Order: sequence, then C-alpha cells, then structure tokens
Amino acid sequence: MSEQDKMIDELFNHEEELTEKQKKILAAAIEAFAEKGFAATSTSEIAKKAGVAEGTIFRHYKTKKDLLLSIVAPMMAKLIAPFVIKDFDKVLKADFETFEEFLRAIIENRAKFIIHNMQLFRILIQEIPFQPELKEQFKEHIAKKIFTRFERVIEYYQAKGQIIEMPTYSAIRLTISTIFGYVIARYLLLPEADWDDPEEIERTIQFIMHGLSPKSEI
Amino acid sequence: MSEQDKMIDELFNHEEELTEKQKKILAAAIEAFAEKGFAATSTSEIAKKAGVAEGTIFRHYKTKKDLLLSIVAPMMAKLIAPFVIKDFDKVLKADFETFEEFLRAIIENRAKFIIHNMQLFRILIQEIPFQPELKEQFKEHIAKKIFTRFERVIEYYQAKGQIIEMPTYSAIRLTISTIFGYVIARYLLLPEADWDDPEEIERTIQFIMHGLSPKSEI
Amino acid sequence: MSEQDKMIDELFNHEEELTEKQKKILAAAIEAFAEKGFAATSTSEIAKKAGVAEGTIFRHYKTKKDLLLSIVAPMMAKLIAPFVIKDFDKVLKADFETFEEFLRAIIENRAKFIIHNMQLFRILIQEIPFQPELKEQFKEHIAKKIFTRFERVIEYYQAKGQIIEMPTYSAIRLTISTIFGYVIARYLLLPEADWDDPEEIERTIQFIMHGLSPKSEI
Amino acid sequence: MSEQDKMIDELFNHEEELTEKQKKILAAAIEAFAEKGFAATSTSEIAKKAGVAEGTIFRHYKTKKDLLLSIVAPMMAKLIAPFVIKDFDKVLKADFETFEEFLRAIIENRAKFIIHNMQLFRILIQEIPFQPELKEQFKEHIAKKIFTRFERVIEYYQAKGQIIEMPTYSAIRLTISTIFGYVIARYLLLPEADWDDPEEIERTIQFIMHGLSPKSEI
DNA sequence: GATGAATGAGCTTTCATTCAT
DNA sequence: AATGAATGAAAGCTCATTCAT
Repeated sequence: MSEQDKMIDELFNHEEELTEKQKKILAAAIEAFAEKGFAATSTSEIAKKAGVAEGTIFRHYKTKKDLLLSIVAPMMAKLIAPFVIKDFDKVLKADFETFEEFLRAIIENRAKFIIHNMQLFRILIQEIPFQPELKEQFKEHIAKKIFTRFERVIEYYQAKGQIIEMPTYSAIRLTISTIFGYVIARYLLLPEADWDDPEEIERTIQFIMHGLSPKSEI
Repeated sequence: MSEQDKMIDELFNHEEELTEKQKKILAAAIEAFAEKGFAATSTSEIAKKAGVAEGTIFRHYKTKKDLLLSIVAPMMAKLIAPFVIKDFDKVLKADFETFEEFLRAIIENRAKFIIHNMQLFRILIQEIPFQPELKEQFKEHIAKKIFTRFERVIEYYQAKGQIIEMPTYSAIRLTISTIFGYVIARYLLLPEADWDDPEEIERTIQFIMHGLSPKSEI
Repeated sequence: MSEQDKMIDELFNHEEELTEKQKKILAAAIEAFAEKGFAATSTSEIAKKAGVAEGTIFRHYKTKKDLLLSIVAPMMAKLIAPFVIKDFDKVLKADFETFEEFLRAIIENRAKFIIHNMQLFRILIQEIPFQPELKEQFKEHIAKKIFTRFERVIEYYQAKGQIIEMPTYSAIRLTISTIFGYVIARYLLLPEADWDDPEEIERTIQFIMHGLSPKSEI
Repeated sequence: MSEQDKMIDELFNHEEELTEKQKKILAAAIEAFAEKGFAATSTSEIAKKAGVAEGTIFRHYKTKKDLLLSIVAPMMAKLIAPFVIKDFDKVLKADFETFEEFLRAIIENRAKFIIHNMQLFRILIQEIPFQPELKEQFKEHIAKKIFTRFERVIEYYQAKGQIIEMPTYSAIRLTISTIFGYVIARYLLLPEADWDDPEEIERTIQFIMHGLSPKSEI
C-alpha cells in the first residue's frame, strides 16, 4: 500500500467503504487537480489516469465539482479537527506553560498534517479563490472556528503577559502568516532547495516570539 | 477615463500604442481572469465583456495564453522596477538610517503598488502554480533579482547590529511572509472587513522589527 | 444492405468490428470527400450526413485527417493485394501465354476493383497531391511494389519476344497510362456519355499490344 | 525579372496592365494553390507570401474564388490558342505529311507549354474535380474545341491510311492519355527521377504510332 | 490604390454528462 | 458496479470579407 493509498484511506474511508476504483479515481483526481488546477483538468484525463471508464466517475460523483468537493471537504474537516475538541483551550492552557510551547505544538501537529497532505493543501488554497462555495465553507466552518479558539489562546497568553497588547486578530494574522509563509516557501515555492528544517522552524518560532513579546520580557 | 483605464495606460501603453479595442480586451480579460481564473474564463466571455468580436482578440493575441502573458509580463516588470535600479542598496543605505525606515519605505512603495494593481496581483499569484512558463519567468526575472538586492540590505543592517544574526534568506523569508500576509489578508481574504490600515501597518512593521532585532537592542 | 454498405463492410470491417454509427460516418465521409474534397468538407457536414453528433466522429477518429487516412489506407492495401502474392509473376507466367492475356486479366481484375470503389479511388487520386504522408505511403507501399512485380512481367514477355526492347519502366508507364486513361475518361470525366465498354476495352488492349509489339510480330 | 514574373507577364498582362502588387498576389496564389490546393490555402497566407495587406487582395479580386478563376482562365485560353486558329487543320495537313509529324509538333508545342506552366497546369487538374464552374468551362470551351479539331485531324490521317479504323473519340482518348501519362509521370509524379527526355518522348511517339497504325503499315 | 483593424460565421476539437448494456 | 458509445454545447481559433482611413 503506497503512501498515497494510506492517505486516502485515512481521509476518505470513514463513513462508507470505498471501492478500489473509487480510491483510484480519488488518487488520480487529487494528483491532477493539484498539478493543473480544477478547471484545467478534464474528467477523461482523470479516468485515464485512474484506469477506469469515464462513466465510472459519474456513477460515484454526480458532477465534476462534486468530485472536487468530495476531495476537499474531508481535508477541511481534518484540518480543524484538533480545534473543535470541546475543551481545546483548556487542554492547551494546562499543557503549555508558554506561548512558545503552544506554537511548537501547533507546528508539530498542524503544519505536519498539512505537509503530509501537501497535494490536498495545494488544491485547497489554489481553488478557494475560484469556487465561491468552497470559500464560504472555508470561512464559515474553518476560519471562524479556528479564529475563535485561537482568540482565546491569545487572550490567555496576553493575560499571562507573554504576548504584547494588541488586537487578537492582529496577533493571529501575524502568527499564521509567518507559519504559512514557512510552509509555502518550504513546500510549494522552493521544495527542491536545501532546507535545514529544524533550524528554520526554530527561527520561525523565535521570530514570532520576539515579534509578539513585550520588550521587557525578553 | 476610469481608474482601470489609467492603470492599463500606465502598465501596457508603453512600447506600441494600444487601440481602443485592445484596451477594452485587456480590461475585460484582467477582470475575468482575476475573478474566475485563466482556465475557467472563455474567450467568448472576454469578447462579450469587452464589447468586441471574438476574432478581434485573436488578431491581437495569437492565443489565449498569449493574452495572459501579455497581461502578466508588464506587471512583473513594474513589480521589480525599483529593485533593478543599479545602485538600489546604496541609495537605500544612504536614505534609511534604520531597517525600520527601509521597511516603511518598501511597504509605502511596493505594497501600495500591489494594492493599486490588485487584480493583476491576484492573477499573478493565482496562475503561477499552473503556468510553468510563468513560474519560471517569475523565479528567474523577479524572485532572483529581488532576493539579491534584499540580501545586501539585510547584510547591511546586520552589520549595523540592527538585525539579529541569521541567514539572510531566513530574514528575507520572514519579512516577506509577514508583509504578504498583511496584503493578502487585507485585500484578498477579508477586503470587506473593517480595517484600520495605518494601525495594522504599524503593527506589522513593529512585529518584523521585534522579530528580527537582537534582544538587547529593544 | 446497400451497395455502399457492402463495400464498407468488405473494405473496413476486418480487424475490429465497426459500430453502426461508425459505418455511417465512413459512408458519409467517403461521399463528401469524393465530391468536395477533403479540405472543403467540414466535419459538421459529415456528422449531419451520417446522422450522428459531431462529437461521435472524434470519438472514433482522433482528427479529421485521421478519418481520411482510415478511409484511404484499406483502399491502398486492397489495391495491391494481388501484387503481393508471393509468386505473383510465377502464377502469371503459367497462366498467361501472352502479354495480351495478362493485360486482359489485369483489367478484368484491378480495373474492375477500382471501378467498384470509384469514390475511394477518386479520393485517393484527388488527395495524394495535397497530403504528403499519403503521397509517401502511396509511393513506398503501393507504387514500388507494383513496379517491382510489373517489371518482372515485362521482362518475361520481352524474353518471349512479345514485347519490344525498351526499358521496363517505359513499358510500364505506357501500359499504365493507357489503362488509367480509359478508367479516368470513362468513370470520372465522361461517366454520363454513351460508352460501349467491351469495345472500348478491346480497343485499349489492342492499342497497348500494337504499341509494344515488335513490328514483325503483328 | 524572374522566370515566374515572365510567365505572369505573358499570361496575365494582356488586357489591363497589372500593378506590381497584383503580380505578387498572382505569383503567391499560384504557388500556394498548386502546393496546398485552393480550399486549403487561406487568403491571409497568400497576402503574407505576396507581401501585401489582406485587403489588397480583395481590392483586385472580389472573392477568393475570383482569384482562382483569374488564374485558371488565361491558362485555359492559352492552352487551346493554337486549336482555335480558324484553319487549324488545314494548316496542319499542309504542314505535316504524317500523323507522326503532327504528334511531334503537338508535343513540341502543347506539352512544352504545359511544362512551362506546370504550376498552373497542376492547379487546373487539381481543382477541376472540385469546382463545377471550372469543370463546365473546361468542358465547354476547352475539351469540346480541342475534340472537334482533333477529330478532323484523326479523320484526315485515317483517310490517308495512317491510322487504323476506329471511332475518332477512341483514337483521341488513346493519344491524349499517352501524352498526358508522360507529362504527369515526368513532371508531377517523379520529377526528381533521372529522365532521358528525348528518348522517352521518342518512345511515347512510337508507342502511339504503333498502337494506332494499321498492322500492314508497319 | 493600399492598408490592416474589425467582424461574425464557421472551423476542428474537447468537454462534462447520460444511458443502454 | 462498471462500461464506453453517444451526445450537443461550448471551447479556442481561423476564415473570407468589409470598410474607414
């Protein structure tokens, strides 16, 4: 079982069991959408790559867009999974004495998840600008939830004096841009460059920490 | 003359004079590509929006991709214009005592340029993942040039003790992610939110400054 | 089953079975190409004539030119079929005491074949000047093979003293021009004229015989 | 002045004087039509090849078909020129004692004319099957006239006992096929082969002579 | 007379989708 | 469940022709 197959099993094989053909269709579609984009990928191309008949795709997914959503939805669901655990922040506060520990955990956990599902992440960020329903879904179900939880975390560490006083949304924006900046540079823009990952992650964390800490703190 | 028209005149009307129809085609294509993406925009749609016959598009641009490149190329050229001034860094060093002043100038200048040409910027970042020639062109002619100049700037302020010791490429990455993070959040993700721009820009600059300054400095 | 249908079955239905629609496409294309020429026939015209959707044509034939080649190739193959029988000339020599008998057999056999597939023959000679790959294919696979066999035949009858001494290629050229001259005049230029076919064929054979015989022989 | 230019002057420059551009258009169209066929040649292609604007073509020739007819008509007119001389056959009979001499003169004169205007001849025979008006014009003004004159010639030499008794149209057909067979093989099918022209012409004439002579005669 | 921008009909081909098997 | 032939709309692009300059 390939890496790709395992990923598909993990992400898609929950509710209903997938047939072998269905998995092949998903794998082919993911690869094609990530590489050429949704609009520029034809269903016949997916069928050929998956080794199934064109009709088979439409037996499982009513339309091409349906196929896209079937791919992207579980990715989004998994992406926020840790954030929707009822007592997310409580756990956090207990577990992480400092914001730095929290950051490290986030990167360890979420960034690793993204990296592990890079193709899906590519599809997500590449298609969100073009698919209004995706954008809406993302805002409503992902962004908002993450934002709400994150807000509490920021406030918590601000109360502890570890983060400078500023609107939570600004702190969130700055933190997330920096992390995404690393992920995108590392895995999308210059994947073939020679990266010293632990070092770069360390620098990224320190950058955020210094950027957000009250001056006296450091 | 509309805002759009002026932008088109500035960016495209340099070498050869554009006919009225050509300008309309460009305006229509920019709008459509930004909104729906290159692959999902049909030439008939552009023609209708521009109020010209479909054949007219192909008289001026051999193929649809040609039209895309004709739109994106001048954007890229202008984007790096200030960086290719021969003695870019010399000028900088003379003009800006501190890295903070430099940052402020960059944001004032380049970020404003991007904001002013937001649709073009959208097209650029949306299509780079799908058009290999665009990606190549961007890397070779834009990214490399900017990186080289930026490197000198970082080294200069590192020498002055204003920036912490770290590889220049890390400093560049962190700086650029943060600025782009603001631009993207502000103008692409949440344009309709209620932003206090001067405040946000100030916070962004301070975040970078603290993030990169030697601890003792602050 | 019409005459046309039978011809299509004979010529095209060998390797893979053709669907009903495919046969209709072939019949329509043959008729149209013969009448208006390949370049002046549109695929939409063929589709309409065949009573199928335009897309159906391209499901079976990748391009319009592919359709042309699919029509012409079997015609060429069948055209030389008798010539590639391993011991063609041996058989001939045994069967035909005189060159005249041989000529009569050729006309009976090959000319009849051409007449029976007149539309295909028209397409062949009309398109060879314009389609380099057709020309090449014709020269390499048809002309050369026929020429080689024919050469042996001429030499054989020259040895028997039935044909005057002259280069074989000249004898071949003169014989073939005369036969083709009849076929073209009879079936392409003046098909509606009042022809006494047996008489004309007889005259044509006698003309060749006298033209090629040693004077004393006659 | 090139060979091509001279030909154009001879054939086209009679009634109205041609402008330089017009000559270039004719030259370009002749070359393109001969090579790719009328239907597969675009007017823009002709314009480019002629170095004129597209509009210029339509200033001189109302339609593309008009251009074709303008090219082919003078070719046809010149082709029969010698046959329409009022007392063609009288002259002939006086000049040529034998049918062989007549044949030699025809080849010398008409075949040479065709060879000298090979591109035009190609266009003529390639397009006649597709252009009904061309076909009609050819039949009515060329074929019939030639046939009528030729008939008298055949009858004359039949009366002199130099040609075997057979319907005149058969004798004409056989003679013309043989001559055209040579011209087509020599100049269209195998122009690059190594031909000994005087020898081949001699053989062609002898073939016709033997083919048509009463047996005892030879 | 010459231009070339502009046109819109029509070209070949691809597409997502349907449906009988 | 799976197929793949069939569809017809729409894609990108080319064409002959017009016309203002």
